[in-house]
Amino acid sequence: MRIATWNINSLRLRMPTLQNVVAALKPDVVCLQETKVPDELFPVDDVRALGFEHILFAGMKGYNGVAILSKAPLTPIDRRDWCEKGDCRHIAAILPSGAELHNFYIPAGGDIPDPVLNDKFAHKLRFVDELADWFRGKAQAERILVGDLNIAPLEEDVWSHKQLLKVVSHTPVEVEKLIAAMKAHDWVDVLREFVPPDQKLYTWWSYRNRIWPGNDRGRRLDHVWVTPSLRPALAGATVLREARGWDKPSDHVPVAVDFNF
DNA sequence: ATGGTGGAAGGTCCA
Repeated sequence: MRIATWNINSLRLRMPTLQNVVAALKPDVVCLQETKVPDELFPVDDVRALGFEHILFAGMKGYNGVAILSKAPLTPIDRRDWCEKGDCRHIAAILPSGAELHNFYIPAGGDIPDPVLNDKFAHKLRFVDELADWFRGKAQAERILVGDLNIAPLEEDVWSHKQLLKVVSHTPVEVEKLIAAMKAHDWVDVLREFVPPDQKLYTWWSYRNRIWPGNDRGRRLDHVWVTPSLRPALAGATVLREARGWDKPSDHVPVAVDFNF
């Protein structure tokens, strides 16, 4: 089974690109973030035409929004209202294998890396703390967590560790919280199981950098985590880097992970 | 040090 995750930055605008992503990766499940479409306008028929009969979505007008597209049936489970904002940043399901799949869109956090001066950064930190607490309280099970976590935890997850230490996405406070959230449920960082931590690995390149991939100033903001019992089932990981160079790209590229089930 | 681009809107806000 291949599970892909992608911050699509508008599902309706990028439906043709989604078709190309599906053709390139042939995923069984696609988790999307930033669908930017209210539920009543979700393009169910277009998604079914791509081969995904089973669709879960939680969207709102203008911002945020998450969805799970699947070829096989999904059993919806406990969505929750993170930070009491009702803002469509999480959706979850049980896969046919029995594994739980959680799709997250963590707040980007604004520009100023200070929770006192910047409410958006405070929200981001609170969200990551809540994520840690929620899974810490759960019994171990076969679980997969994917999504745009908007944090690049390792030095080689950014183009310049030193230059990004004060840039939201790579500041010590959010990195520490993300690592604490991983430890709270023994999450395994799947991409780093396949690409060693001393090698650069990015999934996002800013729209504000016109010369992609010239200077390759990327960050690894998109992640796939699994609980330890799923580690033996891991069969591979792919970052579809080329998608950043396609026509009308998202600023994030799709990431796919293969499982032996 | 600054501003750079893109999306949803049809103001600006968000990233």
